[in-house]
Amino acid sequence: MLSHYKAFASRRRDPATKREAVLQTAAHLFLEKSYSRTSMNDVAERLNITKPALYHYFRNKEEILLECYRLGTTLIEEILNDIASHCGTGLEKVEAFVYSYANVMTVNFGRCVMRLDEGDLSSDALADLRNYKRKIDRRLRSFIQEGIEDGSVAPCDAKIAAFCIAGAVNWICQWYEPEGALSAEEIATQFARTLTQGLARRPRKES
Amino acid sequence: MLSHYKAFASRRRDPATKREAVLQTAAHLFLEKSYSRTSMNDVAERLNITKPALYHYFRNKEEILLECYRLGTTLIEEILNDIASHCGTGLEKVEAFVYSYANVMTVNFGRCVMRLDEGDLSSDALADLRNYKRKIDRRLRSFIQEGIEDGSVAPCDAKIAAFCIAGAVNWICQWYEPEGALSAEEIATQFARTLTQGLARRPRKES
DNA sequence: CTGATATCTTACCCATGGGTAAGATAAATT
DNA sequence: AATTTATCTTACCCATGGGTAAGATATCAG
Repeated sequence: MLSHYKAFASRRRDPATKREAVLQTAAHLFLEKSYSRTSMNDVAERLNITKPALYHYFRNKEEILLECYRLGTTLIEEILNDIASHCGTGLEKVEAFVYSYANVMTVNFGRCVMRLDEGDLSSDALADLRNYKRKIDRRLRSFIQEGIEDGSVAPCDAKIAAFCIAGAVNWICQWYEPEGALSAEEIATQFARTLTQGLARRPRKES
Repeated sequence: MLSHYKAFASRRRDPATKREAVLQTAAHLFLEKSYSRTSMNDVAERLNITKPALYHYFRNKEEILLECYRLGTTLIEEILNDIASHCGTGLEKVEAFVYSYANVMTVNFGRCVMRLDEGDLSSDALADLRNYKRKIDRRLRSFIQEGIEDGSVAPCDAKIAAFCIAGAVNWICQWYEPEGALSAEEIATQFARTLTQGLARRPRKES
C-alpha cells in the first residue's frame, strides 16, 4: 500500500501526479470504509493536506467516485474485447472470462466497480453504470448460449448460469485482500476450473 | 409488498404488531435504499406516523438493523443444522447447502445478512457478524473437504472453492427481485446443479 | 528580484439526519 | 365519568460532513 502523501510534500506545481495521489488515496479509503463513510477530510488527512485543497483537483466528491468507476470499467472493457476476438468454443470463452475477470476483481479500480455502493451515484451516472453492468451480463450470457449451441456447455438456462458465474467472480472483491495468503493468479485459475468443470469429480478423463 | 401502515391506523395498544410493522417496513427500505440512505423519517412516513413514534418500539436505528441481522442469521442457522444432520457424501451436503442457502437469499431477512453494509454496525455487533460469517465459511469448507476425502469432490483447494460457491449464492441477494421473472425454486435448483456439476457438458452419464 | 499565479489554509455556511423534551390525545382501567 | 397511562406529535438540539469565501504563501516566469 503506497503512501501518496509525498506528492504533496512540496508546493511544486505538478497537478497531474497530485490528482493521481488524491484518486489513489480516495479509492483505497472507499474500498476500506465505503464511499459514504469516507469524508473529504479523511482523504485530505491521509495526504497531509486540508480538505479545501482537494477541490483544486476534483470539482466535488462524486467526481472522484466517477473516476474510480471509469478506470474500473475500462479494465473490464479491455478483457471483454480480448475475449471477443479470442476464437474458441463457448465454454472456452466463459473460462477465459472467469480467469480475466477474476484478476480484474483483485485490482483496486476493478474492485471499485462491483464493491462500491452504486446507490451513492447521482441518477445519471447510476443509469450509465447499470447499463454497463447489463452489457457485461449480456456478454457473459452470450458466451454461455454459444456454448450450449456448439455443445461445449450442458443445456441450462443461460440467464441463471450467467448470474451464478457473475456472482462467484464479483464476490471476490468482497473478500480478497491484496496482502492476503491467496494470490490473484491461483484464485483466477481455480475459479475458472471449478465454475466450468464443477466441484464433483468427473467420472472419466481426469484433468 | 404488503403495506404495514394500517398497523398504525388506530391508537389501539398493540405493541407487538406495531413493532413488527416497523421492522418489516424498515427492512424493506434498507434493502431498497441501503441502511444509511434510509432515514428514520422515511420509515415513519411509510407507516403514516412521525419519527419520534418509532422510538416507542426500538431504542434507536441500529436496534432495527440488529433485529434484521438476527432474524436473517436465524434462517441460515436452521439450514446449516438441517444439513449437518443430513447424512450423505460431501458433495451431497454442498448441493443441499447451495439449494437451501439460495432460497434463504431470496427472503427479505435472509437478504439483509449479505446485502446490507456490515460497516454500518457498531464495532461489537460487527465483530459478532464477522464471526458468524466465518462460521458459515468454515461449515461450507468442511463439506467440501469431506467431499474430497470421500471422493465425491474433485481434488482442489477447499478454501478457494468455498469462496467460489459462497460468492455465487451470496450474490443472489444483489440481483434477485421478489416480483421478478425467476422463482426462488428454479434459481436454487439450477445453482445447485451448475455449481456441483459445472457448466461444461459431462462426457458420460448425462443427467 | 519582482510581480503574477497556482496552491493551500483558516474560518465559515448550511443541509441532513439521529435523537430527545415536553406536551397533546386517545384508549384502557376503575 | 374520571383518571391513568400508553401513544403519538410539535418543536427542538446538535454532530457530521460537503462545499465555499477570502486570504496567506510558496513557486514560477520574466
